[in-house]
Amino acid sequence: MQPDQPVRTGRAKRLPRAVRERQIMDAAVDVFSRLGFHAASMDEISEVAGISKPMLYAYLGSKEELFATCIRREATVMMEAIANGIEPDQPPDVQLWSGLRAFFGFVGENRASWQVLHRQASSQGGPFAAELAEMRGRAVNLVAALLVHATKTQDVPSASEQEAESLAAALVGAGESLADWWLDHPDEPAGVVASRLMNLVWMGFGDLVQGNIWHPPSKRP
Amino acid sequence: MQPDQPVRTGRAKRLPRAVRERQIMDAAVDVFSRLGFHAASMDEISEVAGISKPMLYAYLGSKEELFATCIRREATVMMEAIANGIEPDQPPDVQLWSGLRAFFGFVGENRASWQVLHRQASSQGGPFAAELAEMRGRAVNLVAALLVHATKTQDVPSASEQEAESLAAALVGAGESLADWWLDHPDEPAGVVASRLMNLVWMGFGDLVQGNIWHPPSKRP
Amino acid sequence: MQPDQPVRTGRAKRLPRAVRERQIMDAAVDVFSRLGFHAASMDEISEVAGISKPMLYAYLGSKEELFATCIRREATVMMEAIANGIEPDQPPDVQLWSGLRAFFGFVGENRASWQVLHRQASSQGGPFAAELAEMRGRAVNLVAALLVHATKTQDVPSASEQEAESLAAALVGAGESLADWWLDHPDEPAGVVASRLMNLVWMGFGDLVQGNIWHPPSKRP
Amino acid sequence: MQPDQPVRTGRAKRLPRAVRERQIMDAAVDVFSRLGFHAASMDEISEVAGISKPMLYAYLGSKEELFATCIRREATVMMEAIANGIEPDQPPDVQLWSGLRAFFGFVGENRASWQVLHRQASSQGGPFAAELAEMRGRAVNLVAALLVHATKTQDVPSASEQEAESLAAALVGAGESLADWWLDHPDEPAGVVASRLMNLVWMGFGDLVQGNIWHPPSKRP
DNA sequence: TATGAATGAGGATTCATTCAT
DNA sequence: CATGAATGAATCCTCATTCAT
Repeated sequence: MQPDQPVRTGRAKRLPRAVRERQIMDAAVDVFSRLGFHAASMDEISEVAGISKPMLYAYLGSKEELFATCIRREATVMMEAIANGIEPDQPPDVQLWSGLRAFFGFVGENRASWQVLHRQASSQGGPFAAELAEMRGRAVNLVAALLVHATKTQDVPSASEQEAESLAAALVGAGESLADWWLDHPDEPAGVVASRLMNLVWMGFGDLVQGNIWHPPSKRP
Repeated sequence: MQPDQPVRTGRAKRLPRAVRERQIMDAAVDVFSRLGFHAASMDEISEVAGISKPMLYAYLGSKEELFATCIRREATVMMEAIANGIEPDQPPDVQLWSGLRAFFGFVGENRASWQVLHRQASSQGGPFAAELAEMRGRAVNLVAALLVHATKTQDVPSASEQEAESLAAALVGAGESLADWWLDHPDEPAGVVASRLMNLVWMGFGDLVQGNIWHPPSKRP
Repeated sequence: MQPDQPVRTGRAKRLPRAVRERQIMDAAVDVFSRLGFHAASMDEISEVAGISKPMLYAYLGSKEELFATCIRREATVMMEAIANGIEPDQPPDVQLWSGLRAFFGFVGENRASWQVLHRQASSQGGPFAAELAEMRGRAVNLVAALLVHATKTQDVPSASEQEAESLAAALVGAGESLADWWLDHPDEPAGVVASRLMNLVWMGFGDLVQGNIWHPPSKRP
Repeated sequence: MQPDQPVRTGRAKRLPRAVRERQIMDAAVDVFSRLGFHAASMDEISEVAGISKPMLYAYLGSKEELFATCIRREATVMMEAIANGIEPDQPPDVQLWSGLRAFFGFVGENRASWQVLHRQASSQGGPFAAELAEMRGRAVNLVAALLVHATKTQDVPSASEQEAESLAAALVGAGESLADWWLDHPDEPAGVVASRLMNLVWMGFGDLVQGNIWHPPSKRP
């Protein structure tokens, strides 16, 4: 991400605060994603960012605050990417499909962000639990809303809130897990992976084992 | 779990080695599950175990070895629980169903074990990556095998290995995520949660939104 | 040496790195010489140096690195003192004599340095063996070269390399041992001690017991 | 020394105290010589000795006591070997020669003993200083007495006590150093090494560089 | 503002030594 | 007598955090 980080030397140029902050957070995301929260040291982050440690503290507070800020930023960016990807005013399956595509697209292009969000964040029990639970909660709610909406358009008793939420949680987990799997098998294109998950959650194994497959609408007759 | 940890005082009673070892590992699982690998200190583990640190090292080796041993033990126990729960010689859906029931049953009754396995373990990059990847890999392979087997009994082109593996990874992730969700909503019975996941992965949303639901065989005509 | 080490309190004054480094190494040599490598603790060294342990590590690395650095510094200083003391272009006996004078002069004025070099260093088997063997080796080679040179100016079959080396080793050992003895009998002047060794190795007991004594050239007729 | 130490198992046979003690001290000398005082652990010593740690303590006290006892025993044995080797009623040079032969003979056949005495012992500042100083002092005195005796048989003013002692110290140091050198060049026979030292200290470099060599009496006309 | 210098606090690990069986 | 089990007390080392320039 920051190729060829030259050994910093001398005094850093004065930069507008916003730019500095971005610079620092990029470095932090890089380091956190590589080493995890605990193993990452403020020393390394400041080095990668090209500034001195006191600046780090002046700009972004303690290590925990910095981590939380990173999480928030990355999560927001990702959620926006997904939200932008979803095509509203389309039937539920198409909405889901576009959401999945956006998600895997984002992961593919922002590995570091994804790793910070998923791997590092989920394990740190303490002060991030809240932060993260909220982030993840947003994703789950998005999916749950979609499910509820889909149910309502049908003539079936709408699912209970708990049910929708739990199904959404499962779906989100499936996405996360599949994204991780994908990182270890990067040769497959994003679309293929997304379509697998789409088939799993929309058609179910029951159909899949019978050869019934879900296709994007453009390919449908 | 061990509320009111009394301050240990005096010399610990002499116990045969095997007993002490189990005692220590139970304590370790408890602490690791609460705090995560890094935040857990050998001091606290030894305190919870009711022994001195040197015993910890004498019996279980370094912190990393201890952690790995915990993971192995918990994973083995869980995998056995699931394997025992699966009813062989049944159609694929029933096998899957029984596996899911066993899984959620285990999680419900062994929260600490589950947390060590899922949350703590997934993030520690270092020497546990291998250990854990293998454990999770076993679970994924179990599911993948089931999928492949299901496909073969049908008259469809059997899924590629990659496809089966990725679907299995997704399913496992869904299970993990749902199990976590469940820990935050403990009022629901295990069976209900398991059945939700079963419906999701077997029927798919496509069916669910139309009111089609999967039922355990005993309820089928 | 530093009696009444006052309890350090408050923050140490800011000093340029080079100065601090010297200060620390002086302290380290002091402590190592008094206690030996193993018994010396980084805690005590940092206390004597008047700084906190983290500075110790920041500046000089691990305990082993610190020790090795001390050895190197002291050995270099001593070897330079000796090399500077030797008068080249003089007959072998005069060269030897000036070397011995320089050696005892150095030991007399740098007791701590000497003790680190001799007592502490020789026993630590581990990573210093190499370091030290090299240092001592240099001294031995210096003497051996002198011997070989002396032989060549005469009309005798020049000594084998092994022979020269072993004799040099013996001489160096005699010097070391005599220096140690001297530390316990500090009332004798350096010149007297040096002259005793000179007589021993140049004249030999055979002459000594007959009253034949070696004199510095200025006193010769 | 104790080849093929079998893993001890079960209860040690009851043995008379003296035998046990020897067994333990042999093990201790072995371990101390290999690892040095600090690095040697009571655990390893007890293992090598084939008994349990409490026995170690029961028989030989603390680690320091054990070490001191080892030193004493080895030193005594060595001193006896040398004393036995010296031929009394012979001229001083022959006495010295026989003493040197005995010394190098002992070192060659008891490397472990020698290493404990020389390398390990000299560096441990604390409680062994006394012990060791005394041992070494005995050797020095032996040599000093020889020198004084030699002087008296001549018609020269007998050397001062200090002078004799310092010369003896130098000679002992030369012997030690040469013995160490020999350990690193074991291909040379003991006699050759001894004779080198004899020539150095009896004839002196002054004679050696002129080709004058000391020969054992049997070869003299 | 920007930083080199400095530290308090804590964590893993080892060892000599001793009970209790 | 002989031992497996147990521990107090150190020791090395690291890191988040802050002062003083």
